[in-house]
Amino acid sequence: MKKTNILKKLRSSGLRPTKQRVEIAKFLFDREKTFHFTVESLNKLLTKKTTNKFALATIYNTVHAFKTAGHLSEVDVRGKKKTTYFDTNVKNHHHFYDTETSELIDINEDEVVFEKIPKAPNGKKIKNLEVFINLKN
Amino acid sequence: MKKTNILKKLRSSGLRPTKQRVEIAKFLFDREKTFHFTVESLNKLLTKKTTNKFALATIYNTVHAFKTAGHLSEVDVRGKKKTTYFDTNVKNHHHFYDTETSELIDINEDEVVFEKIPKAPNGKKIKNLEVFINLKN
DNA sequence: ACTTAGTTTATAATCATTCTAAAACACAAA
DNA sequence: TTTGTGTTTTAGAATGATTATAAACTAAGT
Repeated sequence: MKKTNILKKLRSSGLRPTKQRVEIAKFLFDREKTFHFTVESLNKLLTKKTTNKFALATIYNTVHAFKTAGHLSEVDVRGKKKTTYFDTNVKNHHHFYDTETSELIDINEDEVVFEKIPKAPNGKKIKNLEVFINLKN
Repeated sequence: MKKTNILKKLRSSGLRPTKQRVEIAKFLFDREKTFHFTVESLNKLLTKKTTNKFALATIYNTVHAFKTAGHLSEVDVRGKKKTTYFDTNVKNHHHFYDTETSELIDINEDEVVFEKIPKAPNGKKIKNLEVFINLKN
């Protein structure tokens, strides 16, 4: 993803393209494959790969801003690490969760087909459906 | 569940039936339906319903002891409340998660049938599979 | 350049959870 | 039934993840 597209992406979602946001966005979105991370892991990776330094609060702020803008999704899994995972894949999809390595792997929506699912309880609607396939060695 | 059965349940899993454990076990397991809770909610409910007081650490200790003994399962969902849910249903099963109320509802395993699921990545095995159906109003 | 509102930053505060060490207890042996 | 020993409970401290705060900084329009 080119820099102009990064800027467009930020601006179009009402986010000022600050140095930090651009740097983080490049790191997150300039990829072929989808990317899973925690704030902690992102912080470490950014410290390694870039010359700038980022306050931890900025990583939190930015990740939340990107999530609110729809550029990131939060993965509702609670593994060993008691921390929140984020995903650059914002389409509906599912996950393998490797219980040994705490790693997430995407599963495309069409890889899972249901023959039967229950109806939502009275008064409620199904918002979305997530499948977690936990892996072991 | 009668008191003698509670005692049996505790002893058979190597847990001394202390006053606290018996009280908590009665509260958790003497039910028709399965019960979902967080340590915080359990603590509140116990404070209301019983005359004894329990240290918060005791609730944590006891819940973990029960989980290790296989009497409780941890629900791997991360909802609004950034806290761990536990479930008195220790069978394989799935959940509705009400995003408005942060409430969990059990789905029996046979309510969900797959027509297609992906294979585990190379070298890995499927440990188990959990479906979360998120609900809205 | 100047202004203003939005951002970043370091730090403090908060929340959930685990750790610690001392007091209390369960249980079995005498 | 007392005593000894290993368990358990407890209050509080410690930790880890995240959010709040308030001052310094910066983007973008005038």
